[in-house]
Amino acid sequence: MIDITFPDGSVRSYEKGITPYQIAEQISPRLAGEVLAASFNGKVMDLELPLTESGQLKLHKWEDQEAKSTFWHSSSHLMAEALELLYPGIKFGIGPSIENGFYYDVDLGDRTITDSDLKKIEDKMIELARQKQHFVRKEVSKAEAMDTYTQKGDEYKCDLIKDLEDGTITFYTNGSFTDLCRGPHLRDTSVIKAVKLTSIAGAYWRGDEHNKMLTRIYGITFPQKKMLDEYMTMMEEAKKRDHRKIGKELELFTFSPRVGAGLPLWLPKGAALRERLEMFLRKVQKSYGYLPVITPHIGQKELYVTSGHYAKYGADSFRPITTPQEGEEFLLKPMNCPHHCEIYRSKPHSYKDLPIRLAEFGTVYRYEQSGELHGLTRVRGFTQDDAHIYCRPDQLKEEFCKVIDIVLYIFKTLDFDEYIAQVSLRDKNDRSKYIGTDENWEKAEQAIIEAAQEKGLKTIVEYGEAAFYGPKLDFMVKDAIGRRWQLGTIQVDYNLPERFELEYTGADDKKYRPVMIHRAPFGSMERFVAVLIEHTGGKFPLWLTPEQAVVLPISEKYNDYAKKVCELLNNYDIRASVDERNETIGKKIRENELKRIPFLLVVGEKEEAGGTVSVRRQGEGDKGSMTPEEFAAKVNEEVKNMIN
RNA sequence: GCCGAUAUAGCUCAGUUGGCCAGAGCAGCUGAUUUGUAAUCAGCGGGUCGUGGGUUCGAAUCCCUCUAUCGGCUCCA
Repeated sequence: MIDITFPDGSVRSYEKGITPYQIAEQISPRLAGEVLAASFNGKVMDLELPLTESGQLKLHKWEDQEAKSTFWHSSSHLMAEALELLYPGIKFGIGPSIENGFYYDVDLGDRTITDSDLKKIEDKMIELARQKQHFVRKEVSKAEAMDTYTQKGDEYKCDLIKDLEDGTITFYTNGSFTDLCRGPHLRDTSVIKAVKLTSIAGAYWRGDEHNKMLTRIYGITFPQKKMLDEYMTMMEEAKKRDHRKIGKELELFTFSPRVGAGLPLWLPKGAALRERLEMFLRKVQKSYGYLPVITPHIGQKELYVTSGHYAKYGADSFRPITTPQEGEEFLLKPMNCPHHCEIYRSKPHSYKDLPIRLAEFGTVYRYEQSGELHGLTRVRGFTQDDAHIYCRPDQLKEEFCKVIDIVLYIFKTLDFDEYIAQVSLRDKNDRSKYIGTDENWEKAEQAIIEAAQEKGLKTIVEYGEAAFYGPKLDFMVKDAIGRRWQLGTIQVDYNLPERFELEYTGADDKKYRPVMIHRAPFGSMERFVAVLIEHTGGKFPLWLTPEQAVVLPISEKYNDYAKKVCELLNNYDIRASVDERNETIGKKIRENELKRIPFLLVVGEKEEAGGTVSVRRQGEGDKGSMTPEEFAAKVNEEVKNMIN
């Protein structure tokens, strides 16, 4: 007998060799019908694998992420089976579950498939799912596994098997399809009721651009048709929040092919929004002792040779600008740090001066490959809310923590509550990508880990994500459809101070090297605004929005009164305008509601006579009337509460 | 850069298998109306059908080039 502990703490004894599915059946037939996967001692497993020892068991229904990932992983096998039947002879790469659904990478040989083929594949999947195919697990030796796929002529699977350890290899078979797979899987395919293949894309084998590009087919499945419909509706709703769409609608920014791809043009309203964000951060930074500086948009090539950026990125950057006579070479500034280092060098520093915090909203230009450009989130010209802190080693942790405070304050003020703090460290194996000594790297990595701990940040660690000169703490936020973007970043750097030979004089009159922190709480103004748009759906917080109120005269007869009200509001620092157009009040309301202006102030005969405005809040309707002064006080009070 | 797709008026979109001057709604302009909480009515103007080639008696429609955009991959100082 074995003792099984359930999540509620209860313990029951079962025959050794019982499966999680049998346990579910014993608890209730209903549970057995709904259970999709199980975790034993924290590890997800097949429902029909015998339990041979005592331990903790959790049975997963659809609501659990473990159930979903098992469901989707099995769905990818189902799709693979459909593909193999429809396109005999194709080869398979990998087919995992992902955050929302699954994909499978396949080598179609000479064939291509297009969106119009997806329906056919979906239909085949449904047909196969209905056959209630069991997922059968089989342990195989490495030689046997290799043999199977050598015979099949699938070099991708052979490539995978090569790296596996003998004795740990399993195959799973559903219907006519057998796959090299660690599992776990569903019991059978019958629970897969709704299938949607969402897109076709290219993906390099093993994520290496030197390898062959395979065809990746993305899909998502559900245990109920209704869930798929809900998912599709949700995705469509999310697409309405796309910053590119809202940016156009609200006239925030635009692109011109004549100016160039990836070079955003900020329209007046977008510029107003961005400027307010900038003012907000400037104020915060001032209180933290930052010193604003300004540096030019180009710098001599030598500057970047010194920093190491030229060796690392020179070949993949915009080409140098040369002078006509002397043949000097300049680069468009791709980052601000070298310039700031030269500012630090412009005079000698005492240990008493540190930390020195140089801040600049610095516009930089980077050559991004054409396929990588994406709205405002990935552009070729952008402005970093950059700053570099030069401090003594003993000040490092405190300074780092203060930067975390700034980032968290900003996220809190803007209601970004679902961020991921990612500690980005060096690649564990390949160290050739980085400059500097191991000793300095270890110090820097340690500083970040400690500071994050001290601030109680919940972090995830990613290896290979560090900058080439140092590790980072990155703050990632999702966009409307769940893509993750890096916004804030804080980096510890022992290397550039060395390369630029930065120094300060210590109390003992000896020369020491400062440590440098690179940081940008927004990341870039462009990307931050993009994510802000997607989070708010264009309904910006009152303190930030370009237009806070618009006065709507009932007819042209009341335009003069409306202008008087508007002027008064402007005097109270409220960003208001008058909709003077000769349109019906209904139309003016509709259009200004769609522009997401927080307050609409209707004025007509009544209001003019009583010296009031009739207040309507965006999305909430009529709020009654008050004097413009009362309204102004209310707005200003609300704004004050938001940014303090 | 790579894989796949898309590109028609300022915006959102129609345009059957290639066939007369390329359409609609919104926006714009003009006029009427002077409006009470999500679209007042009428008239008018506006398009090298992304670019450059080609096939054809004839191309928005078929083929190729390039550019931009979209979904991914790779990259992201």
